Amino acid sequence: MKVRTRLAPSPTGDPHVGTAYQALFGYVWAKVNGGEFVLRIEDTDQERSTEASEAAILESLKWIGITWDEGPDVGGPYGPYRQSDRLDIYKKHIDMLIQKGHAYSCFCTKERLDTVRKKLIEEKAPNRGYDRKCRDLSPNEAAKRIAAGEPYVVRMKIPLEGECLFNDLLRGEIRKDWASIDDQVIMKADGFPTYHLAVVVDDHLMEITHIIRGEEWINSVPKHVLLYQFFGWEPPVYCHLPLLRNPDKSKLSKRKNPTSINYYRKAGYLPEALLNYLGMMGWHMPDGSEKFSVQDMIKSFDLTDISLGSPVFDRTKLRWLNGRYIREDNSVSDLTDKLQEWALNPDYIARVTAVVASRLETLSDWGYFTAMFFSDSVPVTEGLLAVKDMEKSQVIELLQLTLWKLEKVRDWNSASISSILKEVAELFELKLKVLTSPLYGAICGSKVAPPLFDSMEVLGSDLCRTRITAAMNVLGGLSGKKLKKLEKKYRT
RNA sequence: GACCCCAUCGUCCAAUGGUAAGGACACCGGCCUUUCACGCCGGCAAUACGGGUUCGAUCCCCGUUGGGGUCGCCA
Repeated sequence: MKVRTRLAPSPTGDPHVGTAYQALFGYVWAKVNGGEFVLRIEDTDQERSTEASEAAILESLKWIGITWDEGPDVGGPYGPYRQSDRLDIYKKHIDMLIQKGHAYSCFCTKERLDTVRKKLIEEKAPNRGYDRKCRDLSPNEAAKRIAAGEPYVVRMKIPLEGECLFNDLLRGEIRKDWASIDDQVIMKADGFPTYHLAVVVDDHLMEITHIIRGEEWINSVPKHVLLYQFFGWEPPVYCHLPLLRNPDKSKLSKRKNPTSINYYRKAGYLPEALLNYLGMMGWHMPDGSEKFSVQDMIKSFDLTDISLGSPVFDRTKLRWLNGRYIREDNSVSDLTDKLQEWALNPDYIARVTAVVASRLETLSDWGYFTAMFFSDSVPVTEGLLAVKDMEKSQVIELLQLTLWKLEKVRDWNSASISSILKEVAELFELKLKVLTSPLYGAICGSKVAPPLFDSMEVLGSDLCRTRITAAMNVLGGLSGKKLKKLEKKYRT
């Protein structure tokens, strides 16, 4: 059987280095076996999925050098490759499960589920899920309520006892009691399938042989193998990759580390270096060499050689590796080309110049004023971020809220940034000027700088957000507790 | 809290049922050099703990501890 692997990103945010990590191993494994690598967009979350995010993911994967044989942009024999275009397929399969008695309609409201869950947590019950209230409704009654227009979801019937045993290629046998698993929703009230249903149906229909994905999915495997059983299908090989981590060992997150591929691109990393670095997370060349290409990898890669300790994503070592690529593989003329591609092109220079033009007295002033547009980070001190009559902790809150608001901006431009900042200022009952003062420090690394909103527009969202996060860390950062409190207070 | 996964220098990755436990990043020293960087040489630094199995365990088994993940009509 031909080896087929897939990457199944969900277009709900920035292209993540973890996605690239999984893409790399999936791609390489397919190519080791002369097989195919498929890109499938998992946009079953109507609320959060955006076309912009999908486009950004494809674009950044291309930049880093991952290609796919089938996907939403190139098509292929197993399409469509976007889950929102496969709704009728899921519907058919969901109906099949209901008919066979493996799934049922559930009319419980979110409010009821919340209450049930809260109560279970208060009671310190070991299982905190759904109480299966609708599991034994008669099909007739269910049909009646559906006909009456009552909203409902479809849940799968998980066995009430016994245990599920499955195999992970890297970890061997894993067992889990069925009793510890909820009756998982497989179709939401909006008629869209959930991940669990869609992923199983698609992986089967697309003849995926190896599921290579992050370790956070291990606990869902029982639900998936049960679905395979319900449908009478053969499950694929499961291979759960270790999770990339922050230096503090938690799962890699943008709050503690830049996670957007676009950040690394804007900060001037070479795609081949980033990919190489990801390749040494959990894997190594047989001869121990640390600099290797995807082609090198394909020559000696075996999935079962992956080590399981979740690696820390160490930006210092990535920087070193990137440096090796720059100085070992590039002539000055190559670098000149790359710099032009990166930022020293007429377009970017024009945009930067527009921001500083009115301040120039000599052409050479340009270099002085624009350094921040060609840097990764800027030098920030507490003093630069200080606001008169304001506690440090308040400044951090201010920055955090700004960050959250900025993350939601769709069209990153001066006007939208300006209106966001005005919003934040109003929320805190501050003059805009007061809010922008620490932002000048965070974004520009100086109190003297070109106009903030325009600068931020030119700099781009990835660099701006990374700089704001860095500034918050200079001030001591936010504890998880405080963050949650803040989130409750302000975040919608 | 329940369940699942994991455990070699600070970090990444090696190694073997018998080793002086190896390489890389970082750090420290030295050489090179107009400075810095690169390069070169050297140094610091790890088998989490407790029980087994064994002539012998870092490696195999069990427990403890520690870390991570999952417990959504998110993926």
